[in-house]
Amino acid sequence: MSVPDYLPPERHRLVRKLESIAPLSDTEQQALLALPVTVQIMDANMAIVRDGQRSQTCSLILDGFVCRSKSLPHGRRQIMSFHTPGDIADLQGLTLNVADHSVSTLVPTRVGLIPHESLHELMRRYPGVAAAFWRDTLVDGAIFRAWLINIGRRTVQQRIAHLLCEMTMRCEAVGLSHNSGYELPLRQSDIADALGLSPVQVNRVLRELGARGLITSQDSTVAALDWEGLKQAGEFDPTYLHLSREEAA
Amino acid sequence: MSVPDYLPPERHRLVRKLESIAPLSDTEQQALLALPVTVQIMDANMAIVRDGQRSQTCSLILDGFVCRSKSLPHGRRQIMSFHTPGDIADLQGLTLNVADHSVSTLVPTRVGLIPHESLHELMRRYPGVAAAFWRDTLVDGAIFRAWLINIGRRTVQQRIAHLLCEMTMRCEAVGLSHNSGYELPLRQSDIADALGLSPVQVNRVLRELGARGLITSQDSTVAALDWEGLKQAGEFDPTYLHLSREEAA
DNA sequence: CGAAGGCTTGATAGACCTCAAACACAGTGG
DNA sequence: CCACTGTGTTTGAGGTCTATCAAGCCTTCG
Repeated sequence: MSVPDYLPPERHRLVRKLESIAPLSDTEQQALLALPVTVQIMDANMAIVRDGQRSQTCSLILDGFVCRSKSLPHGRRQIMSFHTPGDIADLQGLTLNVADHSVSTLVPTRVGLIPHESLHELMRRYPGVAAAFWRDTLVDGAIFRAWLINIGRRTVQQRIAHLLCEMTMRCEAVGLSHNSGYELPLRQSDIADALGLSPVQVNRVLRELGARGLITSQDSTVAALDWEGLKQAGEFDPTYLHLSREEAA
Repeated sequence: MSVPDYLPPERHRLVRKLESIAPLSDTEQQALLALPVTVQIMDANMAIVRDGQRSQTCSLILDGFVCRSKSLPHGRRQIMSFHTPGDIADLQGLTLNVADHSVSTLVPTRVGLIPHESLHELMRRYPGVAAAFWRDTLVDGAIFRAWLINIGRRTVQQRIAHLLCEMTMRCEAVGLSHNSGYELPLRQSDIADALGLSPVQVNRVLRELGARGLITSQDSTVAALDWEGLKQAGEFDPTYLHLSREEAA
């Protein structure tokens, strides 16, 4: 399953991602690109990290789409975040020994495994990189808080609109959008598990939003159509993403 | 409002809190205790940090009880976390310039203001302290994820039971419990805003839980009565709190 | 004593879940 | 080439849960 890695271009995505939230010097960027990475190719719906597991590596998403989730009794499931290429979905595993949730692929995905050892060494040598990782963790937390607001206090329409706005903007920030927008590879049941809803309800509201011309959804994908309309429908304010450009203001 | 600080014992709470999740050397502990702290005494229901604000200090809770929350149109509000003495409720302000939510007191509270400058200096000199803060941020994130699960996929009874279990255990971990358990100074509307419910519903389920002998609730406080029963009622598994003792295992 | 804040309780409406069945589509194997 | 299967979507019907509205109660405090 694991093949050696000959500097694939996707490794640059990590730099791009960190740069979107924190400034990095040239040497720091070079050091990040020099990290040893073992590429692992995975099918859709596979576990990268299992709830309760300990790991010796971090998983950099090179290509594909993954989520963090936790399964509960009676077949319930909660998805807590989505991650795109450039994200390290299990950065917390570097410091927190036991995983308190699972990380799994939603589509065929290539993952770059980086030894904890190498990351610790890198941070020891480059405090700026350590700061960037901390900042990434902080933004992660800010996104969780935004999701709490979303699930706790918004209507179903708002929740779905907000989720789409967030993912669209995050993809844009790291240069993933093709032409117009980004097609999220999400089944309706994935959206349901992310937003605390039933798949049936998601289906109905998805087509309501489609009828209003705000989104398209087909073949297990969703995408924003009317950005301004969607922002308004989801009460979306990107402050919480703490993107470099915004902070500079 | 601000008075000088003559080494109040509460400053030890920060060390105690960090030690509950990460080991600290003696010199690191001393350095933490030597931080310059300006004590601020606040009434209940006051803002420590306002949504959208930038700050030059971090707020260490010395005594009292605070929450992080965000207000939305139409009078809706979501509480995203509760914090007890020893917590730095706005640690993220050190790195993320604009606050994406508010921090406010729930009861009369004494806050220790620590200049960002001093904290940056401290972390530069003691990487172990920086690591502890990062770990604190990671645990913070883990707690947000647990709340997402709670709000997204649990019944009202389970949500309330889980919240109580978490707060009780967190208070115990930093030595806040008086004899048996800890009385949380929460109004029913606070619980509602934390769990995405209406105050009416919280009231009804609170007395259901009381009738089952699991909790007591009176005078704007709630407390666990039957720990084992409550754990079971809330599907509570403390792994996500990543307390030092558990991790060592 | 009156006012304010918080708790309690009842009635009602609407949102959302669950169950169930049909549909669409892609991939597979005879 | 076509049934067959699996996965995901769509739609309807019914019932439950929870929000909302409204009123009364209790305690504290000025």
